[in-house]
Amino acid sequence: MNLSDFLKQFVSFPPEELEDIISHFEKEIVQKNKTLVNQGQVCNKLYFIEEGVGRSYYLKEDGKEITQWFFIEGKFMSSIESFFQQVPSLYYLEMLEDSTIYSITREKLDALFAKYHDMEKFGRLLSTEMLTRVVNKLNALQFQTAKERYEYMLTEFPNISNRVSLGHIASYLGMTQETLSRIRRHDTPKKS
Amino acid sequence: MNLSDFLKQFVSFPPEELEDIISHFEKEIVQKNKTLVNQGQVCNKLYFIEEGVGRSYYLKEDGKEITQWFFIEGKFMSSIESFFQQVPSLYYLEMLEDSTIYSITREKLDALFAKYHDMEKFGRLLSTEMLTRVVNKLNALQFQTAKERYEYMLTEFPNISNRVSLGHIASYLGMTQETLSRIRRHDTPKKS
DNA sequence: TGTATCCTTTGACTTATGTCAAAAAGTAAA
DNA sequence: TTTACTTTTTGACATAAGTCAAAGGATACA
Repeated sequence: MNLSDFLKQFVSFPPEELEDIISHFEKEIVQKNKTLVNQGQVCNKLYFIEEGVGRSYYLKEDGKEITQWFFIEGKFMSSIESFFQQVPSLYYLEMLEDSTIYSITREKLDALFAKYHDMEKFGRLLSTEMLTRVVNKLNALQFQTAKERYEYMLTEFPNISNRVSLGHIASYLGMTQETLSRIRRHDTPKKS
Repeated sequence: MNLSDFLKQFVSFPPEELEDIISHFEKEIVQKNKTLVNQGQVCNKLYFIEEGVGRSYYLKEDGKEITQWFFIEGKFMSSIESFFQQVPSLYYLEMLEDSTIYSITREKLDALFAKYHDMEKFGRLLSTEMLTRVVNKLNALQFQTAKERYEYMLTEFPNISNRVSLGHIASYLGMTQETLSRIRRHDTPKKS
């Protein structure tokens, strides 16, 4: 999915607005393993992924990485609180495949929000959609068993398991990779 | 904090817009233990709490309640995904104290978003603020020890522990009330 | 096509947290 | 106050999941 189609999913922009909006994004081709943002750095860009996969991850004191979110093609990617609140990012953002992305700075985005009521609406709808997705993960972590969490993840990120490593997925789900490996093998590690 | 001050925190509305917006809210005085929304029901209202505390909670098959969020005075309360996506709510919404709240329906809110660019901006900023708060909880649940999660909660909901029961807090933090009780007593139940 | 590296699985053991049950403390009602 | 009810704490025990370590597999590179 390209950026224009993505924008139109949320709001039916007049063609000239759409063109103006898109002209403020920059296309970038990035390689696998490229880090877009470092922990501690303010994330000043919002990225749209046309093709590829990325993730945000947190680095613990003991050196372990914990995946916070996956970002796939047709979605926006950013260190959410850092970008919106302009505070240092708790996460790294990195691409996990060679990818085609479009980026826009906070300043340009704010200018577009101020310029077009439609764009402001898009921003609102995008935020509420992200909010819904984050709440779904929260629910999975808080109410569900390890097995159910794994299934939730497959609906949120279809066939992600063929694209990223087991360890990345396990930490996203709040478990070790050994536990996830055991869950996958014999469907369930517990009684049920 | 009243509704007018809350709105002004985010956007500096012209006085007549502010007045129009506020006129679409309805004031309600509700008693402790009042349920605003049932699980399975579409939540059609957004509530602003002028005074009081509420929570959203999920009811498991085994009859246990799990608190998903607390809502205190000066904040909006709703079953977020249900309200924004108009799907059945996974949660109950209930007040935990006698409270003064203001409500607005989805229809009226949408009309205000369409009418005023400022209101649309408010909606966007409110969503991103909620998003940030939900992400903070997600981080707490995913990266932090039981003790750290308890401390995170105290910063998110100052002195909530004097207002709601231990059991509600424990389930919010994804632990049993016995565990929380032990954490509180001897600062930490683990090595550190 | 072999060598190095990375990723996944498996096993043995440890530990944090849950479960169940009962006692203690706190609060409200008569 | 006494009684009843709710909430919190404590104890003994069970268990899901983590840790550490090593063996297999897979993949990339040279």
